[in-house]
Amino acid sequence: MNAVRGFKDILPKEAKRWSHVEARAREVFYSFGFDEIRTPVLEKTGVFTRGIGEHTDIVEKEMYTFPDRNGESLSLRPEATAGVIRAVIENKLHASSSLLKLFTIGPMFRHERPQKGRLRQFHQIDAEIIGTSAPLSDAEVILSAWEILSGLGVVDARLEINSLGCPLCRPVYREKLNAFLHGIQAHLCPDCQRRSAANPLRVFDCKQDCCKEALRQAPVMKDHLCADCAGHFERVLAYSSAFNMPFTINPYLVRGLDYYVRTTFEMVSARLGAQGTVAAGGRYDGLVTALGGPDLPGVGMAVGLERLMLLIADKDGGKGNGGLFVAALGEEARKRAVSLLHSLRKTGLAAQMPYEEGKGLKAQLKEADRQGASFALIVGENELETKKLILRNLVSHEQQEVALDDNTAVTIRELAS
RNA sequence: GUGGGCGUAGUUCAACGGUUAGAGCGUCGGGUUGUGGCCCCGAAGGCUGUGGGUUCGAAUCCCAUCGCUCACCCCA
Repeated sequence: MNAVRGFKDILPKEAKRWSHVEARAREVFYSFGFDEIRTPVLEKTGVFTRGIGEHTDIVEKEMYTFPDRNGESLSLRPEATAGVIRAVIENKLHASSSLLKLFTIGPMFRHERPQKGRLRQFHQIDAEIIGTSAPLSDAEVILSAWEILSGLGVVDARLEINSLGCPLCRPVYREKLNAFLHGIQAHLCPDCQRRSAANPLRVFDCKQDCCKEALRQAPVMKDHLCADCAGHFERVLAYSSAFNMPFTINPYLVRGLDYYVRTTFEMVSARLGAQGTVAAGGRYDGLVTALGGPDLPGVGMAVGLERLMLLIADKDGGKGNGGLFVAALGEEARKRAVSLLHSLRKTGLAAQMPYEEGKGLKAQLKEADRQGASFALIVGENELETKKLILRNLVSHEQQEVALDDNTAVTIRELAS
């Protein structure tokens, strides 16, 4: 038996780092005033088809979709936003507060061929601000991702921002782009010829040199924004600068999900291979209504946890758990040691002792070392007699005596932390 | 869904078509009494991914299959 393709075990050493990263993200979110929300990984398929868009690749060929026993179509979530919005609408969260700042952390599922930085079950740190279209909210969402990355020592990710316009100005621009693409069809790769018909904006994603060259003179959305969108974009950039986030405007930055309008952004690292995007997001003012809710604007972002882990993989990695290892010698001492072990843990100290009876001191210290303990407490017949235990620092090799009385656990807690 | 690369011990890797498939690291044991790491000695651990084929003989060559991996598409 082995795990399903594209599904990975997160082993203890790795899981420790994950907890650390998640804790860092929570810190950032709470400092921004976000509240956590946890939604199911499984939703009715319609949540995603209506939210993300029927004709996106995610919905058309990447979702884990299957009929429930009653025949209803269900899907594992391929991204977080649609489910969060569904939860907001269903629970009428917008009714008790006109502004919602929510974050969630958890697994997402897409049926793609796995490669570096891409799995079928992957994890995202996700944030949404719902109820305002003010430019500062865009900048804050971006900043939250920025703070999570920089707080973890990721310094080589660059921030790229663009505006995709709105339902007023994008169609006008799209016509212009179509006209341009029509003129250069012959210079485009086969993929882009297909794209230019289906979703013209996506030709800007193409990595082929011939297309990049051909598109050099193409009109870009940024230059064709309506007055409202242009003003919004300008303010987002101004706030981003005020937050001290160095960014570059990438007029070719487009996103794959239908719901994005206006602000869109990515944080990209060169160290991730073909999947360089470690965080991304944007504004989705029409999404709430598309899912049957009131007309609420929103902006959100997602950080790819696996990709983030790849960027910080070489950090820390200190083995062991620190903590204290209790070594007992003799049956009487072992009884005493067990109850002391219990008291030590109640003081908040991480403490363990060998399960097997009758081990020699040497063997017990060896085990302590292998467990990565920082301290060893020696409880032997001699120590019981003199009522003085030996506390050994396994790192510095220093030993000291600790009186065996009612206060022993607390004393050790002081000395061994 | 489409391509390329790779499958040998727990792990990282060796082994010209030719005896019993090896090494480092890790694991376990030992180096005598109550002091770990370092060092020394020893042990366990393999259907060479799987199934066919070529050959006197296959880890090695060929085919298929499965798996991993990287890339395309697309995306976090």
